[in-house]
Amino acid sequence: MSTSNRPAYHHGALRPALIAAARALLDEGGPDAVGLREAARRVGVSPTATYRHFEDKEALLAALALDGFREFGAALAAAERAPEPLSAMGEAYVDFALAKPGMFRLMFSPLLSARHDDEALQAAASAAFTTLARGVGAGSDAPPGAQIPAAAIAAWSLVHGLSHLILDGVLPRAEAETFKQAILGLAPGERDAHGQRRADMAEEPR
Amino acid sequence: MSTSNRPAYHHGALRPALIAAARALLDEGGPDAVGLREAARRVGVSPTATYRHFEDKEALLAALALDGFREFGAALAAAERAPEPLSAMGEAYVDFALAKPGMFRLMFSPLLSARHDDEALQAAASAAFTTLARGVGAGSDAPPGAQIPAAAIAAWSLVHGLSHLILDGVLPRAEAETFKQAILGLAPGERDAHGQRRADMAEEPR
DNA sequence: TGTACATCAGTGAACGCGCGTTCACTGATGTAC
DNA sequence: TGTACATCAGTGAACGCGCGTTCACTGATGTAC
Repeated sequence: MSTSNRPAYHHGALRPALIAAARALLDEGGPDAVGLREAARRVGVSPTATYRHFEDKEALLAALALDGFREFGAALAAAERAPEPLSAMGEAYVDFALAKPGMFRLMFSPLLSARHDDEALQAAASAAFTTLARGVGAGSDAPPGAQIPAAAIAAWSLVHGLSHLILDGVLPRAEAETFKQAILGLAPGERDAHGQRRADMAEEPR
Repeated sequence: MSTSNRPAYHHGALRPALIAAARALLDEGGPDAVGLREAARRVGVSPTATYRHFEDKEALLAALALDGFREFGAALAAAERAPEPLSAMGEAYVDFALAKPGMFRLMFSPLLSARHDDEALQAAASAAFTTLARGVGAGSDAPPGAQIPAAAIAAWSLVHGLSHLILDGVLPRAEAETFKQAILGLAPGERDAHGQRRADMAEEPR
């Protein structure tokens, strides 16, 4: 309650503040740029204080990835409700990767498999992937008994690959929209169901 | 010419030896695991000696990537000569990624764009990518004037995405062969030209 | 054939860096009586 | 309403690590005369 302007000894909400700082580091320089010390420094707290809220550095990264999977899952779920779920989800996938490259990389880093005991993280990840699989498998012509339909694997690979190629600077970022439309127009299933879609896309590249 | 068994003061072939050691590090732990000091340690030479052969750490990584692009390009060129170039190249692409994950990651790291003045590196990279584009654009139905045909982008994204999904442990490595056949059977162009191919693959998943 | 000397390819010690993590601690908060 | 005290959330100094890189140097090699 004091109106003193020097920083309070007790921060009050250090955990979320550290996550926010770490998130900024992630956005700026990718997973490797996230550090306990640097996050603490940005929040204005001693490095040691972080251990009050995170067991170790990996736990901080996991907290970040948890948020990421939730956001990713929500974006995919929203796309699933669109008129054309398959291409909407594909677009959402690539958009997420391009908008949050650091997070995208973190989510597909070895972290996830390293922390199989982290129930919240695993749940958020599998929720997102389940939504994706559902949307992507729907248009498939694979037999119902198959493990993962070939078309689903293909659709996933397609958007994942394009995301990486653009993110890694192999395909020029400036043409990202064009590439996106190109592969979404070609997406398996979509093409079978709506043969004219591709031409539409070509004429309206925006 | 001395038969003394203590190490010679002059190594004789330090540069290739350092590259080989660095390559081993790359295979073991990916690009981040490659270090000047550790490479020197493995060769049995002082850290400083490396500077006689590489300007800095980045130059060592670039030498590694140069080899990588040459191997990659050679594998793609060999596949191009196969009876069914498109699927053979797709297979070669994924196989390369799975066999040499560290190298694959290095080749798509920011290194390449960071070193646009490295002519040998750029030449090797663009040679590989040109071969890829040629093979992948061949079966395309895109208009001749187009920048990069949509089908080529799609085919590239497809194999690149599958490679990453398996490499990152999202799709199980054990089923890599199955996934590979699934997406190669679905590859655009291939499908148009050989409608029966997909069924063949499904029956002979090996 | 031998010697002088320039050049080349190494050595070894040191620098500064940022990191994750541990330790013993202290200031602030909240609860029981 | 006030006080004692447990608990909680921070501090600050230090550790050890491995790294990339620089410095002044020395041992080995090869070439000219």
